[in-house]
Amino acid sequence: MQLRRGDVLDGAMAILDEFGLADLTMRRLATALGVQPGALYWHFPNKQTLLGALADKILEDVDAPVTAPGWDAEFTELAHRLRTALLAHRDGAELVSATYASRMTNSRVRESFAAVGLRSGLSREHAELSSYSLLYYVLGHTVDEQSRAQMESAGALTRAALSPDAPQSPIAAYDGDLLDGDPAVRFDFGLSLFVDGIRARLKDSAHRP
Amino acid sequence: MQLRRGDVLDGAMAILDEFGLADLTMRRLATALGVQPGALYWHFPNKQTLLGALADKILEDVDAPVTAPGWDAEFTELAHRLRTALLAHRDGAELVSATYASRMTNSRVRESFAAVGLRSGLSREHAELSSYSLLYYVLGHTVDEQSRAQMESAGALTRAALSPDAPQSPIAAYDGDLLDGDPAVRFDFGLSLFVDGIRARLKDSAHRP
DNA sequence: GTACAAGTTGAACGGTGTTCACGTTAGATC
DNA sequence: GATCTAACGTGAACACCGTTCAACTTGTAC
Repeated sequence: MQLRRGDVLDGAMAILDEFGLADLTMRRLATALGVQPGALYWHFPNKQTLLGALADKILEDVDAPVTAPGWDAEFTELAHRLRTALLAHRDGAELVSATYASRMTNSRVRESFAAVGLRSGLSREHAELSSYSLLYYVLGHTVDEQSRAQMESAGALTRAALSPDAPQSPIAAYDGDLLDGDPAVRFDFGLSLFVDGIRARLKDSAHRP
Repeated sequence: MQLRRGDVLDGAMAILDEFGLADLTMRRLATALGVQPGALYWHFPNKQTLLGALADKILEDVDAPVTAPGWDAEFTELAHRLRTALLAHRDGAELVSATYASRMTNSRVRESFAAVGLRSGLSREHAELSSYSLLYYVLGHTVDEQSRAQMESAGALTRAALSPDAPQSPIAAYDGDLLDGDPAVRFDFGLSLFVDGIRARLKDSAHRP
């Protein structure tokens, strides 16, 4: 029984979800697929490309047409969809962020942001620039949020296993209770900052055309 | 002649600047210092910690007291200082970003952002949340900017060495001329989006107190 | 000049991504 | 249904990586 490209991708996603990005090695993937490591290199030229394809799979549904009414709601819907997609897989945000940095993705999510900016009335250049800003924010926030959540749950497990009544989590102690709130609410705050910034820019160019 | 912690850091910075983060390995650093790899582990418990110290060194001067008049100018000055510090070393943005994600830095730059937010009139919670948003933006933008710049110069070198009159850079061809402008201007646009967003929030809470 | 701490060595351990000549398997063609 | 060709896998190696540790040397203080 031979492998197809899709099987390799499915196996990689399974390892990612169960063990995380650090444990997603070519050897481990090969073993899980019942194959030698070298076999993977027939389907993908290198690991980076494989991770790129994996990132694209994570971002698959983000590009669907946006339905919310009004450009600000469109931005919000798109940003939420992106965040949700990243959080749906262990280390998803980190993987996509790294992949985006190395330009190994085919996702058009940034272009979708730019399209919304264009519809809002921004100039082409400002729409493009805004899309980058928004993307940086969403990726940065979600990488941070996800790594904190995973630290937390790992810490909780370790604490439960080693000493049932250990002191507070070092993260919580260090950062105060600032990070206790709903991460989605925290996300929305930063998002509204950028949306309000865009709104200000639109008003500005309307008053001085 | 024995090493001190500072010598190791200086050697690491030299390798970073000349060969980049990917080539900054413990073996290479040891060789450059005329020492065996194991010797480094007397000064630093592991590589991650060393990179954290390196990141802190890059961010050394960013925390200096801010002199610009007005909270918006304070944000701008601080953001510019951060970007400049990151760009001052090869792969500086990537290093700091990764270090920040793994919480291995002692820099207080995010707290400085939060302090400006507080001075602007934001609530404690909003000031903190804003500081994260701004940090995500600056890091994301600068990582992207720096990696593009380094790709460009590497591409230019390769092009010059291999074929003197090859076609245009694939990046430029792909992204249009959108990325041709001054990166600092592009940076300022996203920054102004953020600052305007804060301004809107301040007006809003002033009207409805 | 001795004692103790600071710093280094040399060699190994268990990994990593990647390559490649050579074998095998599957699907279309005659 | 035999044959051929392209797709696919093997096995073993290459050149690295971060990290550990007992043994040894070096520097400093008394």
